Amino acid sequence: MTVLSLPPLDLDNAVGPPEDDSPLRSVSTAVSVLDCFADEAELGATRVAARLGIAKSTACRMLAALATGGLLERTGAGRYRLGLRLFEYGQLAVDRLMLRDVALPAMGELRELLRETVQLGVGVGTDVLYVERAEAAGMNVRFRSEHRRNPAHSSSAGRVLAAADPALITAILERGLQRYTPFTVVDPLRYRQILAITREQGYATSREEFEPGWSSVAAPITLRRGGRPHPVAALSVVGPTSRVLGPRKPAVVQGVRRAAARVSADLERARG
Amino acid sequence: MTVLSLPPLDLDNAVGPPEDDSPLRSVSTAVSVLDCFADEAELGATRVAARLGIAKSTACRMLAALATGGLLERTGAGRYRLGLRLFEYGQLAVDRLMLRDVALPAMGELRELLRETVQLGVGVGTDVLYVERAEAAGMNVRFRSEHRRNPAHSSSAGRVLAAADPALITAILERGLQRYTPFTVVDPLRYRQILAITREQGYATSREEFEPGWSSVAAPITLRRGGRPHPVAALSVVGPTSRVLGPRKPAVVQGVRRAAARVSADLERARG
DNA sequence: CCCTGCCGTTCCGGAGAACGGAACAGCGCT
DNA sequence: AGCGCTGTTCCGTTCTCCGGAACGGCAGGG
Repeated sequence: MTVLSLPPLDLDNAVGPPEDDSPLRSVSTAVSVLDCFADEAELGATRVAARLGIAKSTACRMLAALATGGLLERTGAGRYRLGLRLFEYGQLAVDRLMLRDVALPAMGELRELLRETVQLGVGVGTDVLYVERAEAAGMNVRFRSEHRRNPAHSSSAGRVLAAADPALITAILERGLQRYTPFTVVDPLRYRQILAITREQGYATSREEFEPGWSSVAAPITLRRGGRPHPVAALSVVGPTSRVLGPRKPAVVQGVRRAAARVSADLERARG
Repeated sequence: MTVLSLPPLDLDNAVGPPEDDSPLRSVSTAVSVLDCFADEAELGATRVAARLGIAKSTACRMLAALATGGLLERTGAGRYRLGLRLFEYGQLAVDRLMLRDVALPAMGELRELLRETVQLGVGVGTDVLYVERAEAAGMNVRFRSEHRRNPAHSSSAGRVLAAADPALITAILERGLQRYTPFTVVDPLRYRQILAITREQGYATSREEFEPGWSSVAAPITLRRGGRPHPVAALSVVGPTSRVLGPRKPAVVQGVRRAAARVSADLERARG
């Protein structure tokens, strides 16, 4: 059972016009309508229509249909928001990854060992989506939904995933290495270099490349597929730079690698 | 902003034929296709077509369209499963409820106080969906996705939600009081009686009515809407019957009520 | 080895549905 | 009251989507 997913979807967060090349146009536009709600919590028919370049009446029908399906909910007068049925489906989706259950104990122990936040990330397109997180004490307030997804090029988790996946590398480079901080690696050559080092070392780091002051260390969770191990997810430790890349760096690296190796072994044992 | 949702969708878990009465037929069938994946983790076109009573080709197109939209993922050869994009949307949906953030601290404290599992449930149709859960120590293995949703009539959380909502009561009774254990209340008169007591007391209990050996106590989280407080969610404590309905029952009841009242106040203060 | 089920996918024509535009209705504001 | 803004409904035309059948792979068994 494969765990890594590479749908050929364009992750333009600038919600584009309804995708055209696929069959089932109304279904495609329905998904585009859902996409509109990624940016804004509540929307009406007019705004949706304007964003997608469709008629207002069409948008209204779409919203109504999605609402009767439970994917959206009405909030009073003609405004809609994402429905709780999506929560249900989403939980089913990650539960069935069975990756989360296997990784949870190791994540808890790693958090106790290092006293830092531990994340479990999987690849979604050219992004990393964190499906589980064990927060360090006192971090309850940090990390909200806006930290649930990262561009792969600027995170350590994204690097261990990309290191063994040439197709993903080209996709990331095509998308462009956007700069988030002064430390973000934006030079393709340097990026490839870093991936080579990642391959060699078996782990990756990111030093304040996505958010100033915050760094991370990641190791791949692998699954034997057709002979050789293939990374399907990443375990990463994130915290203030001085705490994860300072004097404790060797301990952090060793801890992450061991935990990831353990999860890999458990996953291998439990795979169906 | 309303939090309780009452979409008129039929929650027949026997996935019915594609719903007909709504506009946008293909969108409706697409949602029905998603529903198929609530029961089974992986499906192919043939099974989906058989379940929904549609042509195989139609099912194939639906699956392909949903996959390009990211709501489904392909797993190898023509089989599909729920996609991680659903997880993302689902997280957004509950994050925006802002109920969860407000309730989380109180849930943690209540768990420490009682050393039992604390749940935050909202109404979805005639079911209760638990959007957050603070597990008692040593309970990590219990509660999986199959415990994320309960019929409202047999749970304490469902009772505090229904007690103040006549429309919900009739919907629950129309759906029928299904028996799960020898203790499940299945008599409509007795059920109404219990709801009356719930209204009077301000909390509800369920004694092994859904799963033998497990009972729960719930109190409503309310929000002032148009003058009088209206329950929008429920806080419940669940555990072995002897621990939550035995000698400690007064402490449990008091703890749940206080925590729910605190969440209500916080929600009132933070409501937009 | 070839054949035969089975599955997913593609092709095609007709029928029906969805689209867009315009008109209607409710609401807040000036 | 008038106006501008919403969301919703109605209608005719067009184009999309549906179902059936044919195609291509794959596996198992004769």
